Amino acid sequence: MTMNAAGGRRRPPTIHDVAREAGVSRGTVSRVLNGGHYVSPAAQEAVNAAIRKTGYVVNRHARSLITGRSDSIGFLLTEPQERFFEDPNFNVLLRGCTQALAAHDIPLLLMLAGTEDERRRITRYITAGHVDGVLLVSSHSGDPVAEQLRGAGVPLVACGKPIGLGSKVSYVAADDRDGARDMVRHLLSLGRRRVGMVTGPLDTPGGVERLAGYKEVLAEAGLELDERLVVSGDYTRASGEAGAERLLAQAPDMDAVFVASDLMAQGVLAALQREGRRVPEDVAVGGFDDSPAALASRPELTTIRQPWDRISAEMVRVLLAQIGGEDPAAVILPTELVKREST
Amino acid sequence: MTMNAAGGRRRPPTIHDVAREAGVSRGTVSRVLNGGHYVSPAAQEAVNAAIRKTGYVVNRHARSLITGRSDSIGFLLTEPQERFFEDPNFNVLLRGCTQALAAHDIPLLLMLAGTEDERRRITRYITAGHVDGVLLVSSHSGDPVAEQLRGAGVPLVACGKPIGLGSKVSYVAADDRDGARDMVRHLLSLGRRRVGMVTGPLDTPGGVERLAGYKEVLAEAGLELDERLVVSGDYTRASGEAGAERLLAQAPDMDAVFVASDLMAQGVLAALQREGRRVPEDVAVGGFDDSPAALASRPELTTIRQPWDRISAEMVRVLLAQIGGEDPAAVILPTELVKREST
DNA sequence: TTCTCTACTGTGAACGCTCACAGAAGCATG
DNA sequence: CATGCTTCTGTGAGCGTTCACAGTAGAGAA
Repeated sequence: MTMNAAGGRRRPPTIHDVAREAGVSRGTVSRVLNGGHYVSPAAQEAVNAAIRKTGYVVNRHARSLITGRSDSIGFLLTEPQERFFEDPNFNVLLRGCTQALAAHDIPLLLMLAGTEDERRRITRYITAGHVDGVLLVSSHSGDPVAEQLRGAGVPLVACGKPIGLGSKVSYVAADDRDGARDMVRHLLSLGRRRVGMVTGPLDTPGGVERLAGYKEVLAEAGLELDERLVVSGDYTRASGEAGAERLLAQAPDMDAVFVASDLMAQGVLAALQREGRRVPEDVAVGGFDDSPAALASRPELTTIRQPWDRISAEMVRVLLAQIGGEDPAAVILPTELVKREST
Repeated sequence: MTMNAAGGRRRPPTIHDVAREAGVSRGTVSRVLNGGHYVSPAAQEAVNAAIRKTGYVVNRHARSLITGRSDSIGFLLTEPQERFFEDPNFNVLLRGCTQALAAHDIPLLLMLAGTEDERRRITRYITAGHVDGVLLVSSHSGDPVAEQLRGAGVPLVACGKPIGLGSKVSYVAADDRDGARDMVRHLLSLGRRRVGMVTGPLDTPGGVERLAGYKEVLAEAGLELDERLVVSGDYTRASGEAGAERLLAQAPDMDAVFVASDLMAQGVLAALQREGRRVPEDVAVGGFDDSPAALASRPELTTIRQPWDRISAEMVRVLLAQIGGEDPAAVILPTELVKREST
């Protein structure tokens, strides 16, 4: 522990100082730092002691200069900003990725691309090699940033299956269709027969898949698809509220509703309560995500849990593998029905 | 525009390539890159053309190696993770800081310190000089990370006035006391006389100041402070809900309540509605923050706007100034009363 | 002319690390 | 004994910049 006087930062120790302290050469210290292969136990020990004594920390810039790697990765969000502000799922994902990367001692650079200008700046930054890879959150199809990055050969893993990109892009996603099936089956098992749905945006795979699951289960139960029972939203709370109003107007006899995200489900609950419907007595409500919003709702939301911790961990794992030279991979993770008060 | 075959990344152009292309020396290119002083217009032009032609982007690692700066800054959050997940204010702040830094071409490294282990790792990372400065979000007093960083001479600017750190730490904050005064005056102006308060945590300056403003205005209106009308929360939604229940039990005649954060106010609204109180007819509710949560509430919350965009911009400005050698500074920004449906 | 001053330009030497290579030592094999 | 192999170690080169310094050219003053 070295104390600094008056807040001044002193020149930090270099690998050279450690080598001198340990009585070995720079090369040996470097080998210890990078895994310790081909180093005698004695040297190993001496170097580690010297590192502790000097408080040495590797200079990442010097390392990067020669290795060509930056040992940092970018977390790129190309979603519209209002969703970033309102949807706690991003925070859960962001934290998960940060932690998973921290275990590899890799810092996460946050990149928010809202405007066209920001997109350009960020694309330029990434393709310049300032990060080794990118964790991408962009549910909408045909994201130009993603295509550019992919074209430039930047390792990339998306959260959720990207539409319109070649098959050569990695992604990690929950099993949306299966989750939707579980939820709708659950609603039917409660005896509900007029089950509505507020879908997500239908230019996203999640939106499409969850709707597909809903339709499948209705068909398998021998129920006819009533178009008045289906409206679409955009994952915002407000769109859930508007969607519920539309549903109630089109199909006043609705006795359950499957909402494609918890945030929209919050809006649905608010609209139902305003219209005097009791939840779950009059209308059962099922959400999707198991985001913190589900627990914050009154009544607490029955929902489909996306395994966020596993999703972020897998995203990082797949990305690092790809940086290491492996081929792109797709990972689909199972979901789980979480029963709470709203059904 | 260079096209890459088969996704392979080719060796990027260096300053040397640019120099050769422009017919000048490395030094001249470097000067153009760093402000263009002492460079003839002709050379300037030639270099810029060469940069465009080659698609050159500076190698930040090489630059950092010699300048000793990393040209990146850290955004450090030492709040408990549940608040990060649930409070949209963080996202607003995070986005604001990211954008303000982007204007200076400085990437933001996200650092989340939840566990003791993470704290140590992050402290080590920062003090090793891997970032030039830190934007700190840590409302609680006596944060050991902050003290360590300050002791190590790391440029630091906090969001909100830190308690217990020496006066030599920069911070940017909204005028909490004045905002609280405005809100309570507003509630009194509506004719309410039994005005309760749900405070923030009282080991934070924001929590203390907002309570102080409340007390001041009661005193100036000649109202006696009734301790049954004051309960404290921790900024979470759940604590707002619990607080409101306690208030209603202790002081059933309460006709208004000032809640120290919008998120807690959401909880208060839920509790009031459950207890059958109409808002604002029976009880007027005022929040604090003007976070996205205020607009998402039903009814929409009257609240005190914290100028988040200015706060983040000032944090970045003060931090960069400090990195540039200036003394620590404190910035207090004015708040604004935003009237909506809940009062 | 000669000197000085200003505006500009080029060059070598770092920055701290990794990597390739050469070499040394120890030990078994031919 | 020479030869090979394995394990370990030191050394020089170089990654792509910036910085200090030296040097050049042109303008103006003595």
